[in-house]
Amino acid sequence: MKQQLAIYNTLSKKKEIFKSITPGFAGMYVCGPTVYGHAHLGHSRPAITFDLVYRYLMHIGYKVRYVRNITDVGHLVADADEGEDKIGQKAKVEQVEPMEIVQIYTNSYRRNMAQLNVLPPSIEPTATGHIIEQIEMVKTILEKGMAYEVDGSVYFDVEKYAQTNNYGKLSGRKLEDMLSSTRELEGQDEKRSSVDFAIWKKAKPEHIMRWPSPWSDGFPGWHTECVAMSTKYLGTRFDIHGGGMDLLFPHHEAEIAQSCAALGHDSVNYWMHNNMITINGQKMGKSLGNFITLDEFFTGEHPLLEKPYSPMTIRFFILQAHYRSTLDFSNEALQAAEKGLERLLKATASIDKIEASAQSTVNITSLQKACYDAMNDDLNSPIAIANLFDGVRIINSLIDGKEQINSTDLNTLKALFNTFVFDVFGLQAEESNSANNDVLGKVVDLLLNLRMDAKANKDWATSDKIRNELTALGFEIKDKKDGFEWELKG
RNA sequence: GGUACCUUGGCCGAGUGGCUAGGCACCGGUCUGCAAAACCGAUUACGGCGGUUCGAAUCCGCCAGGUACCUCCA
Repeated sequence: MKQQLAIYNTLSKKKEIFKSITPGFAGMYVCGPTVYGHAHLGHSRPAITFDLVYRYLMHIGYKVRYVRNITDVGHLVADADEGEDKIGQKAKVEQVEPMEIVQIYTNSYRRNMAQLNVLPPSIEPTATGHIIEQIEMVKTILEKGMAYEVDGSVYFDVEKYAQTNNYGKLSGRKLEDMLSSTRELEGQDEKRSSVDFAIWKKAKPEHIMRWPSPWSDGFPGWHTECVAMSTKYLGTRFDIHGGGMDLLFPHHEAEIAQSCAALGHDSVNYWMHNNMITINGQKMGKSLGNFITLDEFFTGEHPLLEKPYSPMTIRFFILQAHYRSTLDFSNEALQAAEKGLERLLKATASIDKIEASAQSTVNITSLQKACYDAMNDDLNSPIAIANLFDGVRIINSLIDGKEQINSTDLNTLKALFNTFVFDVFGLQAEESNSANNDVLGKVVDLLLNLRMDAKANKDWATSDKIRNELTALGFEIKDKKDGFEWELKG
C-alpha cells in the first residue's frame, strides 16, 4: 500500500520519487509567516499543505523533523521608507514595543493553526533568535567573495555569483533578462547591480530593532534567515523546502544563492511550492488589501462572508483542491465544502454501526489502494477525497443493509477512514457545544418519545410540531424504523 | 516590457491521447403519514480557430481572456 511517494520538485520541474537523505528520516523546512498582522486565508494554504506533507510522511513511516520559522524582523517595507522594517513600522503606529507586536501576532498565528488542526512543527525558530547565525553566514559569504560591504550594509554580489553558478535555476529566470528590465528603485544607490540583495542592512538612527555586527548596528536581510536556520537545524543538506509560490523569486532563489555561496553546494533536495488562494480571481494578499482573516472566517464577521465557516470547513476546502492549483474563494464553494465535509464525517462516525457478514459484496482493497495511489502521486488530496466519498457511499449502503462486508474488509475500512480522515487529512468532528449536556439530551429524548407516541396515534399535528420546533432550534431529527436519532448542529 | 502559468458542466474542482472523477446545487425514483437523512438514477463540460492522430479536454500553432512573479507577500 505505502509504495513510493512522488513529489513535484520545483527545481527540476517534474515529479520525482521521494528518497530521503537518511533512510527513515526526513527533514523539512517551510517558510512561516511574518508576524505583523493576523493570519488570513492565504496563510492557511501553506500551513495546511505542509501539514499534509508532514502527516503523510509520518504515516508512511518517516521520522520527520519539521522546521517552520517565524519571521519577526527584517522585511523592508515596499514603499520607499528607507529600510524601516515592517515590524518596526507597525510598532510605532500602535505605540508598543516591536517584540510586543511579534508576540501578539505569533500567539494569534499559533491559535489559528491549532484551530485548523495544523500540527505544531518540531522546531519553530525566530529570526531574532538567530542573529548570530545570520551574522556568521554573512561573514562566510563575504569571505568567499560573493558579497561586498558598502557603508555598513552588506550586499550579495549576484553578477559575480552568476559567473560560476546558475542564478535563476529555481525560478527559471535569466540574469540578462533581470538586468535588462530596468526598474528604478529608491535607496538602491549602494548596490552595484539592481539584482543584488541585502544580506545585512545598516539601521537608521530611528530604527528600533537593531543588533551589533562587524559592519554596523543593523539587521539581517530577509533571505538570510531561512538559510541560517534551515541549515542549523536540518544540516547543510536536507530533504524538503516548502513555501508559497510567491516566494519562489526572489526569496528562494536568493536562499539557493546564499547556500551555494556559503556552503559550496545546494542544501535542498526537493523544493515544494503551494499555489495561491484567489478572491474574485485575484491573489488574496496583505499588500492587496483583499484578504479575510481566519478569525473573520470563524466568526463570519466580514462583509464578503454570508456566514461563519468553521476551521474544519476551511481545512477541507483547501484539501479538496490540489496544492499546486490556485483555489478560488467564494461563499458557494465554502458552503459546498461544509456540506461535503459533514457527509464525510457522519459516514466516518457511523462505521462502528456496521456489522460484519460472512461475505463481502464491496471491494475495500481497491478503495484503499486508490487512496494511497492518489496520495503517492504528489499528494493528490482531491483524488483521495473523491475515493473516500466512494467509501462513504459504501458505508451508507452497508448501514442500509444493501451491501455486505466481511470482518477483514470491515477492519480495513475502519482503518482506512481513521487513517485518512483523521491522521492524514487532519480533519476532526466539530465539537457539538451543548449536545453532550446530559440533561438537555434527556429532555430532547423525552420530546421525541412524546412524538413517537403522537405518531403512533396518527396525531401528525403534534408530531410535526415537535419536529419542526426542534429543527428550528438547530436539532437534526432522523426518523428510524424503530425510533429516532438526533443531533444538535453547530 | 520580460518570464511563467491558467481558461473544464449552475458553482467548486480532479483528470495529459481512447475507459464514470468527486463534492455542492438541481431533477426523477426508493424509503416516510409527510418530511429530513440515506440509497438508486438522469441531466448540464472541456475559451475560440486550425493542425497532428484511427482517435484530443489531454499534443502542436495561432487568437481571445485571465492570473502570478519581476518590489514586501503564504
